[in-house]
Parts: sequence; C-alpha cells; structure tokens
Amino acid sequence: MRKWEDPTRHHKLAAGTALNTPLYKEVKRLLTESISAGEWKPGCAIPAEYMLAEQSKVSIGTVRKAVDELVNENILIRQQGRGTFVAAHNRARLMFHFFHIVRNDGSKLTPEVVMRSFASGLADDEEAAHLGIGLRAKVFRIQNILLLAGEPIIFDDIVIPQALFPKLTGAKVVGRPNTIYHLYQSAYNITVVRSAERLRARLADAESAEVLNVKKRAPLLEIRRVAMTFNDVPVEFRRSLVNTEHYEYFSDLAKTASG
Amino acid sequence: MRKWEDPTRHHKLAAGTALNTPLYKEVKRLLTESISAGEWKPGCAIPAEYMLAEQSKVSIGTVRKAVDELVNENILIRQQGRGTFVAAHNRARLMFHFFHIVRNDGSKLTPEVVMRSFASGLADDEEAAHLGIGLRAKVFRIQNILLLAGEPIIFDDIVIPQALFPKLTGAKVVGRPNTIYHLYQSAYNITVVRSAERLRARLADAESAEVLNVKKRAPLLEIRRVAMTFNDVPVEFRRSLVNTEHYEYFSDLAKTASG
DNA sequence: TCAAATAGATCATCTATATGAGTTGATTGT
DNA sequence: ACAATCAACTCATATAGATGATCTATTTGA
Repeated sequence: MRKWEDPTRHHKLAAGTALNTPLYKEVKRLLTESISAGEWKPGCAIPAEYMLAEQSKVSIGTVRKAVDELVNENILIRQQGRGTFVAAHNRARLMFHFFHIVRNDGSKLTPEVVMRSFASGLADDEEAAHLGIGLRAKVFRIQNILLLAGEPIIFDDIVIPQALFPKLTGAKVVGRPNTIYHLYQSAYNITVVRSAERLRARLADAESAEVLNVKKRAPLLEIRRVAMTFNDVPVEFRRSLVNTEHYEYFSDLAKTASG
Repeated sequence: MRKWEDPTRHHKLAAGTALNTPLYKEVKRLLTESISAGEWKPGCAIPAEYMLAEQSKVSIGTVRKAVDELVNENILIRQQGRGTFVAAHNRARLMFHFFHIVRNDGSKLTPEVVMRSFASGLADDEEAAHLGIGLRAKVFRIQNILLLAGEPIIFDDIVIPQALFPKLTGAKVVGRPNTIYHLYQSAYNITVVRSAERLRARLADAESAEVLNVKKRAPLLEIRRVAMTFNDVPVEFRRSLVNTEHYEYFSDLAKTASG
C-alpha cells in the first residue's frame, strides 16, 4: 500500500491531530513548537530537510512547504548550501523588521537608546487588554529615549508582564549588549516574531515636550505597538512618541518576497 | 533525452531570456505581462494551470510556483475548484489592502467620498520625484473628503500624471460607480498592486481645519502614499490628512499568509 | 418544474525523484 | 605548512504523477 492510500496518514505525526488539516501545516506546527520550546536555539541550524522528512515520516516536499511558510514569516532563514537557521534578534534584523522610523530623505539610522526610568507597576485597562493579562497584573515599565543623529526623536514607553520576565531589573536592561528583543530572546526565551501598530497624531504634553526637546503642543506621532511571539501571543505593549519634524514612519505594505 | 538534460531549457519560453534565472520566475514574468497588457482582464479567470504548463512547456509544479508568488502579492486570487482570477479592485479588496484607517475600537468603516476639487496642474519637485515624471509635467489634482460615520475624517489630495490618465475629468471621477482604483483599472488599464506610505504628525492649517472641522493647530496625521502598478512603477501620489481623534492608522506587519 | 445525484473541471495537497548550485571540510600533492 | 582539489552535504529548482476537496454544470428522477 502506498502512502497516499493510507487513511491514517494524518495521524502519522501525532495522535490526536485534527483531521482535515494539511500535513504541511502539522509539520509547521511541530517546527514552530520546537523553536518555541527552545529545542532549536536562535541563530542555530535546524536539522536538514531530508532528516526532518524522515523523522516526521513525510516527504521532503511537505517539509519544504512548511519551512517555506516559516521563512516567509521571518521565523526561519534559509541559506543555500548551509542550512536553515532559526532567526536571531540581531540589530540588523530588528532595524529591518521592527524599526520603521526613517529620515525625511528615506535613510535609516540606528538609534542610540538611553533608559529614562525602570519601574514595577500594575497593568491598567489598556495594557491588560493588549497584553492579554489580568487587570492590575504586575508589569514592568521601561521608559527609553531614542537618539537619532544625537537628537532625541523617540520617547518609548515599554510595558511587559512580570510573569513573562521574572527578575528583570533596570540594570539588566541597561547592561544588555544587544537590542531589547535580543534580551527577551536570550534571557527569557521569548522571541518576538511580529508586531501590530496603531498610529495617531497628538500634541506634546509637558513631559514629552521636555524629553523630545520640542515645544509644548508640538505635533507628535504616537505609535502603539503590540509585539507578539509565536501564535500571536502578546508579550510587549509599547507606546512611542515620535518627533516627526525631520523623521517619518515608513510603512511598506509589500514586504512579501517579490522579485 | 529528458528535459532536465536539455541545456537550452531556459530558452523554451522566450529567446533572449537571461540564463540562470529560475524557470518559474520567467513564467511569473510572462503571467505578469499578460495581466499587465490587459490580455487577461481583472476579475476574470486565467487559463487552468495544466494549460499554462502545456503552453509554456514547463511542468505544472513550476506554473504553480509562479502563480503562488503572484497570489502572495495579491495580483492573482486562487479559488479551489473554480480557477485562478486576476484581482479586481472591488471595494472589499481596496478596504483590505489600501485603507488603513480604523476606529479606536478597531472596527473598520467604509468611507463616503466627496470630491472637493478637480484641477489640472504641473508637478512640483516632490510630486515629480515620487511619480517618476519630469518636473512640471502635467498632472491632475483631485481633492476628496472622506466621511466616516458621517464625519469628515480624511482629507485626500491625489496627484496623478496626465500622461497615464488622458482625458480624465472631474465628472468621470465623481460619476464612478466604484472606487477610484477601480476607475484607474477599468478606464485606463492601470492596476494598483502595492503602495508605500510615510507618516508624520502635523498641525492643521486653515484649509484642513475647515475641511475636517477641527480647530486650527489641531494635531493631524499626514500620510504620503505612493501607489504603484506592476514592477513598482508609480502611478499615484496621495497626501492624506487624518483627524485621529477617534480613528487610527493601523499597520499590521505580518499580513503574510500565516495560519 | 424542481431538487437530488452525477460528472467534469480546477485547484490543494502529497509523494518521489533528479539535477543544479553554494558551502564546508577533508584529502592530496607540493 | 600551504594551497588546490575534491567529495559530501545542504538547499534550490524542476518534473511527474496521484489523490482529495470544492465548485460548476449537467443529467436524472419524481
């Protein structure tokens, strides 16, 4: 009997698997789990395709389709001749996927981050809703000032659940050798894979005016970002205020692999 | 001799084709050309995959990969059991891919469009640069007011090259039965397939304050959009001013087919 | 006339296999 | 020791064929 005649083929991977879901989606789920569980570390190669095919008892084409989707979601990175790697949060990656502020002329600068405050607190309505945690659940609040070309341009207000980031301290945040998403990943095994942002215009209040060195009631761009890990689980809520006098928010709605 | 041993296989599709480009990219290019040339009309089905494979002398899997990418870029739409269709600019599609303003609660309303002015003019520096046309080339300028729930929320300023849209009139724009992108497509065979947007915060001037019914110096979100057709050829430059008191700009950077 | 069953078309998924191309590391010859 | 060569491994591309799911159109039967 050939494989496609096997009525139980959907159960090859795991008992209890939902029927009528494509095999490659199951494979994808398994791959995602392995990454999510830290079985395959960021930056490292995952097993070769033929090996995954063998282990999962599916054909290599099916594995390929699963990997294709994960590559498309920036979770895996393929390199011909070398292997397929779990995406790590290096600075370049962060800048490309999660930093959308460019100079008026279109050029992108790397920001210098200065922490303004680090505090423990309780989630308010909005934060709880966006983070999917209970009202008044414990959170950390981190205020950062981002300098571009030496000027304070962005005022970040980061809120993260203490449940996900136990024992985080301001010192750890300041002392990180890399981006804060890298810190999430390396210290807490939390990989941010996507974000949703909502933007509006507002006027500078006293605090933001001071921080960003603009007049009170100057126009600022407000960005509310929810950063998510696998399966759209929210892990960070961030409110940013941006002085868009010489910088802009760039949104290219066609990052899909074209060519 | 089997196909893969044929050293001229890259020339099957068209003489003069660059070597070392994947076959499926060539097929994709041909498909794109057929659409772009109006050979296959928006909303209509393209030939079945096996037929395309036969015509192009490639396997059905190769056609499939080419179609896959075009589906991913929202240029084609697949429907199991029915066929593959050229994406048409209906209202739903426009709302999903090109309209990013949502209410504070996240819900999306369909705007009511009211034309404020239609004029002929000459492209200034910024417009010429974004549209890839000569300085002082002839353009049409269309000002629209977009009402959401009856309130004026968005003030659009659309600039398009007259070369691409000959004999366009205000009456044609107002009398269109569908969206303006549908008009571009149906009347001028220009299909907008992607857009790039840049956002900033600014204060309302006298004109925008009046149009949007806000106070002068109220904070407004300014969006500059370049809309492009196939091969990233710009066809429209649009400046929008948005009253973000009760509405927001939504940017989901992971619209890639996940699931 | 109308509804149900059927056949056909088409995409969706899966398997199997072959070849090409890039990378890495070991082998080999000097 | 060193460089060139080569083999092995990996992903990239392409082909062929089979089965499943879904929609459309036709036929059939009451």
